[in-house]
Amino acid sequence: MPKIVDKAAKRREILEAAIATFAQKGYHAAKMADIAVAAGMGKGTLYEYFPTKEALPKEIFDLFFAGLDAQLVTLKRSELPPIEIILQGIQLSFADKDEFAVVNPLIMELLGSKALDESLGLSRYFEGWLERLSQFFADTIRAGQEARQINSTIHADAFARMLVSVIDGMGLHYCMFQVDPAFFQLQYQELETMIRHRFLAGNMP
Amino acid sequence: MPKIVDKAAKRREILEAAIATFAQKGYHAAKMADIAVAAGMGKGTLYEYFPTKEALPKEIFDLFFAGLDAQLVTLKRSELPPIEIILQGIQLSFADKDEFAVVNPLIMELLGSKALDESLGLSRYFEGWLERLSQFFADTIRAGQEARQINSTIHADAFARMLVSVIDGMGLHYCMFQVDPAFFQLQYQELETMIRHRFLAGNMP
Amino acid sequence: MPKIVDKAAKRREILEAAIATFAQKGYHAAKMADIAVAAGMGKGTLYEYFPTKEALPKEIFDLFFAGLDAQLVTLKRSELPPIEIILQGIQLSFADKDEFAVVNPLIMELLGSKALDESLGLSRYFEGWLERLSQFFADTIRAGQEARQINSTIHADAFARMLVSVIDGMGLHYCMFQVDPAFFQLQYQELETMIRHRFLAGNMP
Amino acid sequence: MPKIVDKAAKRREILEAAIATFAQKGYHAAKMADIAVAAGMGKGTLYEYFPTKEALPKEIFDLFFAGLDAQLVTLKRSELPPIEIILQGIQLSFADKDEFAVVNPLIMELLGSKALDESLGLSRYFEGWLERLSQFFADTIRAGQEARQINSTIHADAFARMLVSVIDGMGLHYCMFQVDPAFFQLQYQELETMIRHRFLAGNMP
DNA sequence: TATGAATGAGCGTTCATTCAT
DNA sequence: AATGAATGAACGCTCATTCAT
Repeated sequence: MPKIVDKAAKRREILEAAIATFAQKGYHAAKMADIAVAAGMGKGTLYEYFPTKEALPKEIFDLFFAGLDAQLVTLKRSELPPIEIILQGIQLSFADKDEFAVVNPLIMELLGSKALDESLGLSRYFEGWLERLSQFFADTIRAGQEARQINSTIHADAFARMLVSVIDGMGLHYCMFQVDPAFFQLQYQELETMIRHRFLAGNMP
Repeated sequence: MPKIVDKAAKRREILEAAIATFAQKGYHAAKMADIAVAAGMGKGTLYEYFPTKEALPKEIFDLFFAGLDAQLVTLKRSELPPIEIILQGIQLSFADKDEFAVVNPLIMELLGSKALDESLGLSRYFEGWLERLSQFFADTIRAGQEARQINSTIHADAFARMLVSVIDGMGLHYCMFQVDPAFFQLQYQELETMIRHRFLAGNMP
Repeated sequence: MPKIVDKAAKRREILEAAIATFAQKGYHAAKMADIAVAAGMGKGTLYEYFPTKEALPKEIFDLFFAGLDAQLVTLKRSELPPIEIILQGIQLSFADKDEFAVVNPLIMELLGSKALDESLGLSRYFEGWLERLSQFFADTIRAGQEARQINSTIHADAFARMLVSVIDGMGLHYCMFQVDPAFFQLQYQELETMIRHRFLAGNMP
Repeated sequence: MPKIVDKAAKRREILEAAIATFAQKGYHAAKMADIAVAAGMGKGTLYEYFPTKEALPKEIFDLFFAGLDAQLVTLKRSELPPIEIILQGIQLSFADKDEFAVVNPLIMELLGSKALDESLGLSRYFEGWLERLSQFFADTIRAGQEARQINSTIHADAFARMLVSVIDGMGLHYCMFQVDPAFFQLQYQELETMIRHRFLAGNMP
């Protein structure tokens, strides 16, 4: 009988090695040989589990965006007031900064490389996610406006989309440049305060 | 008698070809041959003006960040009230979205590629710029606070750094995903309104 | 207690799988994994019975040429007149066209691949067989000439060798290109008639 | 100004190196590096002239079959009596045995390798040629029969197709096994005599 | 000065073979 | 005995860079 192997576990090992290697060198500079070394296996073994180098980021993104979507679902079930839901949504985005810090530069590198973006369908992937998140924020804002908890002069769709860009920008800066976590916390506080002011403004005549 | 050539003009031509090609295909997928074709010259000629492929983005960034710094200087000379200076600073960042739209994905791709980031010193470059911009915003905020035009509970440094991330996030999204310019304008309006609210909040008792 | 296995049967199974796979894809394109699947066993098992991939065609040829030689022996025992012996020899070559159709392209592919030809000794193998067949034909012709049943102006050795090439050419074309069996039968008739004419020419003054 | 190169000449050089290398080692065993060495250039240069390894045999076959077709055209223009035309056609096939000796094993190897056969369209190529040659022989035979120079009991199409197989078989054997040219000449004589007998048989009652 | 033909180090990928189970 | 997971040598191909003209 042949060696018995937990194929799923091995996939995960390889994926982790790939993530680590991509994080360290970036996608283009990471050679399959590097990943194999990082995974503690022979080059050939990688190809038993993934058909090409491109399949690695593809799978990483699958998992990553699935995780984001799962969080969104959790959030949707929340019973909090609209303002708090939105703020929690933002915080959630910053919560797993570590994972984010690894995946995000990878996304950036591959989004920049048009050919890879295309072949991985990364843009559509990403845009889909942004769309869903925007939609969720916009719906929540509208709900808040109807409940007279959020300033009704706010353009829900535009504000929501702006918020998504804002979150992404901050997340990106956090993980691409070494921002001190404490300082980042301060930045978040300023963002939160600003948003609260805007949501409540005019509600207190 | 040697042919008389406007070296500087040729450098610019090459650089523009490089920018166009990088914009279209990304850095890694763009071959030197592609750039030569775009520039309407032979491959060898490129090497008369730039020693390596890497030298092209290096120079592109030199020009780009020099331009940003120049704008910053202009802004600094402005006699407007602090709030308006900041809003103008933001608007300025979005003004040349076209140039931005080309350079930014390039920056992202190369920041992701650690090896290139390193060898181009891109991170330090970028961080320097972010630092200067943050500093400028922070200084302006403090000036506004001293002049009692900006809410004094704002943490100037944190808010400024947050603002920089926000600007970058919005610019990035604008140029990486096809955002309708009119819709982007709405987003900007929401951002501006939110900032104004925050700056003025508590100043109008 | 070790499992009792019919080693010889298993060898045959593998060989048949190999033949089928080689026939379908050719030697170079056939992977050991394909053969294992065709044989309904694991890749490793193949190596219990055959030391290398090369050993498979080697054995196939062993069996094939042994079969041919056996037929030659049968033919030699025949008591028919020389002309009929030769014609039977030709027909025999075309009889098991199915086996032929599988083995022949394989032979061709490997003869073309000099390295494999060398290491399998295929050429010598083949030449040996051609030699024996030619010899047999030549001897039969000479016998016919002595018996005044075959035109004595025929150069027995040259004619015999020519005949062997002719048989091979027709067999090859039959199995490499889709020749309609009925049309092939017509071709054979023409060949037979031509040979008879030649053998008898001048014997009927 | 760049190096001035006779591109067509270089293509020919490469092709000749490829032919020589394929002849020596066969297609599969011949590495691009080997061909480069044989051509006295770097590996990369090969790819300036041919996009893939497969393109090499493709071009070799293009030239080879174009040559055969040209010979056929020449033959068609001939004013000789039908029998002589056919015999000349056969001789012509054997004339450039040297080129044949190189190309034929290559054809055999690639025809055997189903995948390559497919992607080179070799079979259709080959079958087309066989078809044209058969057709030509058949037409000539029919013309001979009408002119009462060729035995009218011959089935022109079947005989012609048989002849093509015969020619190919002899050519193949000549170049795959070291046949002494003088002995081959004798074989040809036997073939010619046999054909003449058949063509004339019954015409001389 | 300008060129593009030439180059070869380097990478992704394949697959015959091995060997732990 | 049987297996198939693991392996790495080997190969086709790319493309930044060089240099003869």
